[in-house]
Formats: sequence, C-alpha cells, structure tokens
Amino acid sequence: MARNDSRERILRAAMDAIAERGLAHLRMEDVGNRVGMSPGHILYYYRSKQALLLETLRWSDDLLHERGTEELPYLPTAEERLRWFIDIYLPTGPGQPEWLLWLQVWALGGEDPDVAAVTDRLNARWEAELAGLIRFGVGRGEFQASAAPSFAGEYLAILDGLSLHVLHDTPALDRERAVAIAWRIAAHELGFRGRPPLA
Amino acid sequence: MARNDSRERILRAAMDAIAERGLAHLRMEDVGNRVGMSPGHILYYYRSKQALLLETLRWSDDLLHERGTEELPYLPTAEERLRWFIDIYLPTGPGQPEWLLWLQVWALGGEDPDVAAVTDRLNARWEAELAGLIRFGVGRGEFQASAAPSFAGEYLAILDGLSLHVLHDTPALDRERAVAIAWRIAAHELGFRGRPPLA
Amino acid sequence: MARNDSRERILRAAMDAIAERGLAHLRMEDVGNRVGMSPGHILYYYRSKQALLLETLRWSDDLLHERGTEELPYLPTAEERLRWFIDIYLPTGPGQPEWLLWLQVWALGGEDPDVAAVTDRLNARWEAELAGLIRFGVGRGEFQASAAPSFAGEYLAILDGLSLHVLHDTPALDRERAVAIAWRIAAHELGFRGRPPLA
Amino acid sequence: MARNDSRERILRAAMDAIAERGLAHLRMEDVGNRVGMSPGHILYYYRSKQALLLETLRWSDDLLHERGTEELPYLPTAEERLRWFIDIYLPTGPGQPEWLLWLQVWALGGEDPDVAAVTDRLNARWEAELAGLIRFGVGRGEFQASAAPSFAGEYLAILDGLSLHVLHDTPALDRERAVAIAWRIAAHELGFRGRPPLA
DNA sequence: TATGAATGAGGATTCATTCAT
DNA sequence: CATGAATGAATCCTCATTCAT
Repeated sequence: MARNDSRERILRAAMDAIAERGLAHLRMEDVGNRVGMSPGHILYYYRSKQALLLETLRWSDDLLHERGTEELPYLPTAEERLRWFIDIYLPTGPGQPEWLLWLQVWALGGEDPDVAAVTDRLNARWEAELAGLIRFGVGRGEFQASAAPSFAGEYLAILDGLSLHVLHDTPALDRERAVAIAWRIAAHELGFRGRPPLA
Repeated sequence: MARNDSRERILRAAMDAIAERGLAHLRMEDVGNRVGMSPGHILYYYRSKQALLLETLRWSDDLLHERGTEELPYLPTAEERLRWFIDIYLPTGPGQPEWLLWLQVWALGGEDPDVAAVTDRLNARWEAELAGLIRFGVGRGEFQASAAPSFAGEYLAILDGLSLHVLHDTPALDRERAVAIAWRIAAHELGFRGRPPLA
Repeated sequence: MARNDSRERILRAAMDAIAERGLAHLRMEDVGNRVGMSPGHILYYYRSKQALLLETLRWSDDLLHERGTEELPYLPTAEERLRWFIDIYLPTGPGQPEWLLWLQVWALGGEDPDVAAVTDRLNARWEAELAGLIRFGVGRGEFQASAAPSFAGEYLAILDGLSLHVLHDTPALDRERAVAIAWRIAAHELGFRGRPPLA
Repeated sequence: MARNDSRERILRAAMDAIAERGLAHLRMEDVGNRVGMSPGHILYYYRSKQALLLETLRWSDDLLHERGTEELPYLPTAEERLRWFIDIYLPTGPGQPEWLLWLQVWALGGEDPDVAAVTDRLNARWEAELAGLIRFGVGRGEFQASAAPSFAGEYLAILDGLSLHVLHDTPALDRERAVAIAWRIAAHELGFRGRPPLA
C-alpha cells in the first residue's frame, strides 16, 4: 500500500512539475522536491526519467478517461452524453496540466516508439468512446442515420485544435467559445438541434 | 551579402535539424554540421541558441506566409483563394519541418514571453489573411453575408487540429482527408457549394 | 548454525557474482539476488562491501587450499604430490571463479594494506606447502639434493604466469599445455624423470 | 600539433593517475587535474572514459614496444637480443605504471570485446617479436635447432608470472631475481650457455 | 570570418549504507 | 532475521558559451 501510494504521489508531482516548468526543463529534482524525496529515490520507483514520464502520461489519461466515462452510461440521451464528452475532453483552461503534458509529449516524442505506443493508445481510447456514443445516438434516432462512426476521428481532431488554443490562452478562443464551436459543428454534422451547452 | 547569405543558410539548417532531431534534442553542433561551421561560429551570427531558435521560427513562417500569400491576390474567386489557403496551411505530410517547429515551439514555449510574442504574431497574421479572404468572399457574394470575419479564428483552430494529426501520421487522418474535412466545414459555415479540392 | 550457514552461502554467492560480473562491477544487489536476500541484509552479516570481499577471498582460498592439501600427505611419492599440487593450483579452465577473484584482487588491491595482508597470507601458505613438498622429495631422493626450497617461490611465479593465460583463454596455452609446461620445468629444475601428468 | 600534443599529455596523465589511484578508482577528474584541464574537456579529446583507457593502453604498449624493439636489430647476437628482450619486458620495479595498467585491464576487462581486442593485439606483438628472435638464434646456431618458435608463447607466460611478482613487490622475488630466473630457464630451454645478464 | 580549445554548470544515474518496522 | 524505503555522495557525460588566435 505504502509503495503504491508513493508511486502515485510521484506521478501527481511529476505532472504538476511539468505544468509548472515545462516538460523540456523538468528535472528529477523538481519531482523529488514536491514529494519530499531525493531525486535518486524517485529512480527507485521508476527506472528512468523517460519511464516516469511515460507512466505519468498513462496515469493522467487513465484518470481523466475513467472519471469522464464512468458517468457517461448514466446519462439518458446521446445529446447529454455528447455535451458531457466535450466538457471533459476540452481543457478546463489555459495551462491545464494533463493537456499540457499530452501536448508536449505529442510534440516532442514523435520519433520514440515507446512514446508513440502510449499516445496511440490514448487516442484510440477516446475515439472508441466517441464512436460508441455516436452509434448510441444514431440508434436512438437522435443523430441522423447517416452519421458515420468514422466521424469520431475527425471530430476529435477538431477538438484537439480547439484545445490547443484554449490551452495557449488565445484571447478570442477561450474555453467557452471552444465549447460553443464544438457543439455547433457536432449539431450540424450529426444533424440534431439541441440546446447548446452552458459552458 | 555574404553575411546575410550565411545567416539564412543557418536558419534553414536549424529548421532541418529540428525536423530531424526534435527541438528538445537540438544541439548547436547539429546546426553547425549542416552548414559546415563550427558550433561556436554559429554564435557569431546569432547571439544565443534561444535567439537562433526564435529567428528560425520567424523566418520560417515569413517564408511560408509570403510564398503562400503572394499568389493569393491573383486568384479571381474567393473559393479558389480558400482552396489555396487550406493547401498551404495544412502540412504537406507527416513531419513537415516548418509545422513541426511551430508545434514544438508552441508546446514548449508557453512560459517565455519572447516566444509567445513570436507565436502570437504568426497566428495574428494568418488570421488577418483569412479574415480578409472571407470579407472578399462575402463582398463578391460567394460566401453568405452572415459569415463573420471572426470565423477566421475558429477555422484556424480547426485547421490546427487537423494539422496536428496529419503531422503525427494518424492513419485515418492523412492530408487528403484533412483537406476534405476542412473544405466541407468551410462550405457549410460559409454557405457555398463549390467543387471540393483535388488534394 | 543457521547464521553460519547464511554467512557461507553469501560468500559463495559473492564469489560466483564476481566471476560473472567482475570484481569492479560487483554490486551488493548481485550478491543479494543469488541468496534471495535484500542487499541491505547482506550488510547485516558483513559490515561493508569491502569486508565481504576480503572475507570472500580468504574463505575461497581456505577452501581451495584445504581441499588440495588434505589429500597430499596420503600420496606416497614426491612426484605424485607435485603432480597433485600442479593440478589443484592451476585454474581448471578459463574463468574459474576462485582464480579470477584472486587475480582481480591482486591487480586492484595493490594499495590497500588490508588487501595486501590477505593476498600475502595466501601466497605464503602455498609457498610453504610447496617448499615442504620439495624438502620431502629431496629427503626421499626423488629430487636432486641441490633443489633449494627457495625454488618454491619462483616456481609459484611460473605457475601464476601459466595460470594467467589459462584463465584468459589464450588459445595456444590452455590448461593441458600449461600442465605439461609446468611439469617439464619442474622435472628439469628438480632433476627427476617421471611420467608427465595426464592432464 | 597542439592537439596531438594535448592528446598525448592526456594519455600520460591517465597512465600516471592509474598507477597512483588504481584503474578501478580512476576518475576523469584525476586525469584532468594532472594536465590542468577540466574533466569535461578530457572528453573533448576522448569520447568516453572507456575510450581513453583503451587508447592509453595501446599507446603505452606502443611506446614500450617501439622503444624496445628499435634497438633490437642492432644487437649482433641472439643472446644479446634475448637479454635485451627480458630487460624491457619485465617491469622495472614494483608499481611500474605500464605494467600495472596492463595487468588491471587484463584482470578487469575479460568480458568486453573491445578490451580483449587490444590486449590480444599486445600479446600477439610481443610473441611475434620473441618468435622472430628465436628463429634468429636458431639460424645463427646460438640456440639449439630443436628450439621451436612455439616456445615464445610459453616463455612469455613465464615472464608474465615473474612480472606479476616483481610488480607486487613479493619480497623474495624482485626484478633482479626475476631476470636471473628468466635467463636460466631460457638458457636451458634454448640450449645455450651465455653469461647471465647483470640485471 | 572562422576555428577549435577550454570551461563549467547541469543533470541523470548508480549504489553502498542506514534505519524504521 | 529480514525487508524495503530512503538517502546522498560520486561521477560520467552533454552542451552552450567564451575566447585567443
């Protein structure tokens, strides 16, 4: 227990440290300071810096994904589910640690196969979730019958683009507007007319 | 002249090096090797690594932007101009140096005000260009009258999202599909019905 | 008893680990792994790594020496005793743990007085044994009367040189040839004419 | 020139440092201190610690070998040549840096193929030299006709054993005695009767 | 302009050793 | 007896940057 506890505290510390210092400037010591451990001891729990980073990414997304999707089945309509999906997918605001981590890993780790494996897994999971949601909506007659599950991939790309700007604090494209845009596009592409989300 | 020549050769070398090794792993030596200079001598032309990087970013976008937009006024219709805009904005394929550089700077340089200044300038320029294009289309009656220039910002966000995936070589979202998606969204949002781009 | 048992298992493990990883790369963990103990617990039995190493060396040579020399008095002739001596002194083949340990300690531990004390003791013991053997042979008339016990020291040096090569797997100087050379030199220096050892 | 000069000064410093601190405890800083360079700068000349060590070994032996063998052809008789060979092969005394280095590399680097490649080369060269010397002696009628060049290998092993003890300062086996023993064995095995070397 | 020698800060990693449990 | 968490020293190596030539 104690061990798993420490391991998780380290992951959270790593994420915070990345959000604050940036992935490129992260030192093992930054992580250690936050959990009151020596940098050497972090390596006792995670073999290497790279291993820690990958684990952090995986853990962070697991957390986000679980937190988001465990609620989903309890929402009755596809529209509500979609609203919820957009809500948890888009960053809460500029500099959200989880998103920042994800973006930085994506931008930096293009070459490394280990890194690619993790990012691919994350993408695939979100896409599968969204594709299921669309099928659900089509099945219930909420979304137009022609809405293809393949739409999930391109819609996620759009969300990614919006996220990029929310994250970067583009003045004219804050979270609220991003949500509105996302919703409008979905409404048109999936052919429904629901009330837009409040935020 | 010779001096300016060297300076530009260095910028190109820097960009290529970043595309190959990644921004985070770039060494002055990588740049030096490509232009046949000692790493120390690069610093004769550019005060510091950071300065070189910023300059590279600026130069790279100037180049792209000029190359793209100098053609624009010669295209007669707004539709053709938009098609052209999408064409030059989206990455040519996975790993395009200019885009990679931009993305990495964006992901990494959130904190630094110098960096932010450059990225903001880039964004603003593309947005202004696109906004002008939309006004042109509305004026000519090609785009629906309600099309707001403010659409430029959100449309760029969408293009960024698509670019992210083209760049990352997401299997189901290559450049061709990205272009198609971008076109479809524009057609709907701007209310025109033109033939889709060929690639 | 259990305690002594553990202590000895650790010594053997240390020797094996050295043979496999080399003295310079030996970690407490390597030893611990072999006996199923935590590295920290090894230090419960032996104060420090250095102490363990010294103990290992001493134990290893005690073992070898006892095993070899307890048989010696039962052999009737000096020649047979010499043959036996050569047999147990030379390494059994490339990479024999005991010899490797000894050589490495010799090569590395020149400075340290603690180390020197142990290696000197080893040398002295073997030399005394051999000197006794020579006296025995001279007394029995097998070896020529002029054979000085001081020959023991130089003969051991020769055996060491041969051992070095057997240990190092010098192609043209394997154990078999080393034995033959050792025997030939002894025969000449001690002035006897016995049948050479079989291997 | 300056560069080669520095490179060689480093090699010498490395050898001295090894002789003083022992191969196992050698730090790049020890080498740096001796030549008045930062440890990092040593790595500018030699890629890695391992590379420096290997180079040092090679250089040290080249030096010794050249210095020894360039004189050889000017000596008229095989006996004189052999005397000379023994003289330069055996360590000058306890702790001779070159020999210490060689021994330590031999003892430690059994596994590594790079290391083995260098030690093998050294061995082969000395053996070839000695074999040539023997052929010369046989040709001149100084050494008995039956003296096989293959004797070179075993004789070197014997010299190695004697060297081990000279190096280690075994009280009863100093350089003088080692030379005498080496000479006596050679005289018998090669069948000549020359005056023994003076030391 | 151009080089290459030189530095020094910085950071990951390894590992013996300690100690509470 | 035994573990495993925790430390901290040690050290290699990388790299931007400076500077004499």
